[in-house]
Amino acid sequence: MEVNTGKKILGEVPGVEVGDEFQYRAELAIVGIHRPYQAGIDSMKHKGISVANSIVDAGVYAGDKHNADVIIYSGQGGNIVEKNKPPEDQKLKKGNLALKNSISAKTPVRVIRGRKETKPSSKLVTTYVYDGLYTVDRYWQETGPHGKLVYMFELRRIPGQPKLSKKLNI
Amino acid sequence: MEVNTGKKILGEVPGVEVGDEFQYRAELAIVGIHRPYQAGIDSMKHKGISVANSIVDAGVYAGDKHNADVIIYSGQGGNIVEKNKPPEDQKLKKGNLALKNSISAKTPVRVIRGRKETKPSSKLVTTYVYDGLYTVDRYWQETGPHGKLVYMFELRRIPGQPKLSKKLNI
DNA sequence: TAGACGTAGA
DNA sequence: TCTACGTCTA
Repeated sequence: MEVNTGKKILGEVPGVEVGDEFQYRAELAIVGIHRPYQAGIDSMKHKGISVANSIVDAGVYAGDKHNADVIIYSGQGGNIVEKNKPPEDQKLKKGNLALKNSISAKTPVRVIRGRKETKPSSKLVTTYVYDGLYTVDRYWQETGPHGKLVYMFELRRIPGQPKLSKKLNI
Repeated sequence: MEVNTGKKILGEVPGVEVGDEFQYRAELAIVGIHRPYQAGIDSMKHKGISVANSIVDAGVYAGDKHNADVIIYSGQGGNIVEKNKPPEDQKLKKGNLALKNSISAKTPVRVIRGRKETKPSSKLVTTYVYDGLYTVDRYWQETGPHGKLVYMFELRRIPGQPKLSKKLNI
């Protein structure tokens, strides 16, 4: 068990196919399809600008939508998850900036879907499934439930990839 | 990569020998020598009472001491690590209670030592080394740097086990 | 140094 | 629900 410490990759990762399943975020990091241990958005430099190379869509934020081919994904920041700090407007930096830059750069983004399952032991676990490459089509801001601004990104699955709908039952 | 979900074990774990090294807390959980992902003390029921079966001594708390055969180990709780909440007196529950109970039960406690190393990449990582079985000899309370009560436990290495001093350079 | 769609167990 | 000697990147 050794974390992949090599170069980040844009697009397909050798050895990983659509539909491959993983049990832990750490595995995504080891295989190299999504490096951050907790953050939902990974980014890298491409031709001098920061673009997103992968996201994890665990479906935990209100406002997110997931069809077969289109994903509406919330940006990061604003301490939506944090308990102690008051919520803030999200800023166009880090992962959010990278996703925005991916629109004009037209670079592909790997999407990993989190699927919540209840084990026989009645414990709730999340399984991660590689869903293939998407482009980021547009973004906008919304006011979240807490009254603060949230970035929203619309991603569309690049045609011609193997279907995943059977496995995800969406 | 699958987390060990079987019965917790008191004493030696089959297949794990003194001096075995691990890179992540998750590995300790998989192998089964220390199940909690973050907590330093693991406990289990033994003859009706809760005793400690393993601790991780990463040497992060003030007041901890580590000789070749004796370890002074701080209890858990009181939000010593937590940033936002004010510190509190530690309570004799969970891991602290289990370590206390281990004294009269005379049950062995697996000790895993954390060793901080600086990688070639100049990153600081912690490696975990299995140090063998200890007994808990006594415990007391101290006033910590923050003015709150902290439980302290004295553990002593059970004689007759392979030496580890060369590997740990202590 | 702090943030991040983490994990398991009590 | 919350705690816990986590682990990585920026």
